[in-house]
Amino acid sequence: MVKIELPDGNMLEVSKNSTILSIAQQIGPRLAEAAVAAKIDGNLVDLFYEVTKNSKLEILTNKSEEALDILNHSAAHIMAGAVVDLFPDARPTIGPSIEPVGFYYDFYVKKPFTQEDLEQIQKRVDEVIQENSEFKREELSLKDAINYYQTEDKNKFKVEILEETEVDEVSFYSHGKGAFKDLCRGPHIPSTGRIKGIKILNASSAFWRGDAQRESLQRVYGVAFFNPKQLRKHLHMLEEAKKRDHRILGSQLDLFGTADEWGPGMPLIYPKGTIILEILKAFWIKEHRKAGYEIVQTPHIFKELVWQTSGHIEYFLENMFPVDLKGEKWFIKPMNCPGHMMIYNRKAYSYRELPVRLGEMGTVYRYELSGALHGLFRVLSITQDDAHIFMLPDQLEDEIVRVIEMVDHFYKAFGFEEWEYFVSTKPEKAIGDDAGWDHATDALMKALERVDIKYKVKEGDGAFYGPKIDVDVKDAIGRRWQLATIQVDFNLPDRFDINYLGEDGQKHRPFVIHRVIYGCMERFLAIIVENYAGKMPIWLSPVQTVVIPITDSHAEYAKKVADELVEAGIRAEADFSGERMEYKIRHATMQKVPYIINVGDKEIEAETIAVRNVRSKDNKVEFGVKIPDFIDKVLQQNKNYE
RNA sequence: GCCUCGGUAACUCAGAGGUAGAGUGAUUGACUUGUAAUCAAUUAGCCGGGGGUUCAAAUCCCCCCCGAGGCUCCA
Repeated sequence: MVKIELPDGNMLEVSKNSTILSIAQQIGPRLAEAAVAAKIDGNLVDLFYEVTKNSKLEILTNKSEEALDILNHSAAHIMAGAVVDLFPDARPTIGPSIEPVGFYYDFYVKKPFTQEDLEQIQKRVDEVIQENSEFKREELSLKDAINYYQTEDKNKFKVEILEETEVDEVSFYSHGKGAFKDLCRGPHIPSTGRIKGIKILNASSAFWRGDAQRESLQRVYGVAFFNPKQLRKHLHMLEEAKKRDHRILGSQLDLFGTADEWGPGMPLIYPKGTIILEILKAFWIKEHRKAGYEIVQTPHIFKELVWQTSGHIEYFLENMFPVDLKGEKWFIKPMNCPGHMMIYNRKAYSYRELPVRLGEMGTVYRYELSGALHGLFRVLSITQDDAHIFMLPDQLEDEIVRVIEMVDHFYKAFGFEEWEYFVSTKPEKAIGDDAGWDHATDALMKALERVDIKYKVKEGDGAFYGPKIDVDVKDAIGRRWQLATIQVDFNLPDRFDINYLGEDGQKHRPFVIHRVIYGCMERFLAIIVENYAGKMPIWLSPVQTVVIPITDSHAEYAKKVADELVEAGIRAEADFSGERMEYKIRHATMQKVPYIINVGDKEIEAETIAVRNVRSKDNKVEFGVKIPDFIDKVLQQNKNYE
């Protein structure tokens, strides 16, 4: 007999070599039914794992955090089996589950998969799930495993994986009638039928080991769930994401676009998009002045000497746009930092004046590989809501806390509900010595800990000039976006010889942090468009109301109403086109204008307006609204960021 | 940059060797309407660019540009 400790602290005696499944049955039949895999002393194992010694046991059910991951990984195996059934020449390489949900499998194939191929794969996968066959595990010595992939199942990719492992024994999993078995650590779901909803989504290409010099593989994506309802919900989310695509909404709502042939990655912000940007900027300037920032402006282009001094020539050259002027080299700025260093250096700051906070909405240009571009999410012309804070070393924690508080304030104003913090450490290509990096990284972590913020560490993900805190924001449909970043820069201060005069009358080096909150204006604009699905809140709507006369005879009154609203500071328009009123209402609704005002004989008579609130659930029309009341309401909403 | 798929009217797309098409939009006219599309007419194009094959190319071949989904990268 062996003793099993359960998560609630209860002890259970079972006979030696009992499977997890039988233990689960012993605890309760419902648990056995819901069980997916288990953790023995913290290690993930299958349900048919046999317990040989006293252990701590946690049974993972389909409600557990790891369960969906295990399900999707198992789905990847099932798909690989299906692909090998249908295309015997295909060589499976790797097939993990992915965040936040889903899986892929990379195959080495002669011909890329077509849409029809994917449908075949889906059909075969559905059959295998119907068969509800068990997952089986087998152990092989490393030598036998390599031999298997060299002689029987000729797969050089698996051989390469095996040759890099340092264990003596590896495990294989198989399922169903076919001969397909796959090298895998496990664990897996007990049987294929546990998948109740699976969809093969799309195929694209990827390189073996992400290396462009190596073989090009076909990557097939899919997603799997424990019940069909979750799958439907997920597919709905994907549909929803497509509908929210800022590239489509941007042109439908006449906000922004690109002239790809004239300059890929160079966004054109149209008048209505610019209104939104202006509001974002006004909000930003107001909040920053309140928080003690001074706003500055620096040029877009500087001589090579600046970039030699800053280290960009050495570390960032491949991303910079060069300008050759009669043999003299200039570069368009890829970052705002040097200009801010120069502004700081215009005078000798005393320790009493620190911290000095310099902010700028600065447009920088960074050359990226063409394949990296994506709507407004990834552009070459980037307007950063940049600021540099120069401070005494012991002010660092306070300043970071202040930035974090501002980050929270901003994201709340834009209706986000959840965001996550990450600390990134030293990358391979970096300036500065290890001691400096350690010191700065430590300071970031301490600041976060001081304000009780939980964070994750991204090893080696820092900028070349310092460690950083990144903030990922979760949008309305659960996607994550990296927005704010707070970076310690302990290199530019040296390079630009940044000083302050201390109490001792001597020069000292201040700490400098570089930070953005929106991230960059282009991307932030795109994110809020997608987050709100184009239905901007009142305060951000480029057009807040359209006044529609019922017939031409009401045009004069409509004009008067619109003028009055504009005069009061509301973004109002009037629609005098030759269409019918119903058409104009539909048009304004599709343009996602929040308030649609109609005026006719009744309104003229009573000096009122009829207001349709497009944001309300039932799209209701309120008759007999007094114009001053409407003005007050909208101005109030502007003020409250509603 | 690499892989796969694309680029036809302002927009969305059909046409796959033989006269360049539809819907939406825009323009004009009629209608004067009480809450999500009134009717009619007009307008539409170096079929991404260059070269080649052919009696004939939007269509087949080659090169280039641009986009989408990935790889990589990142604010």
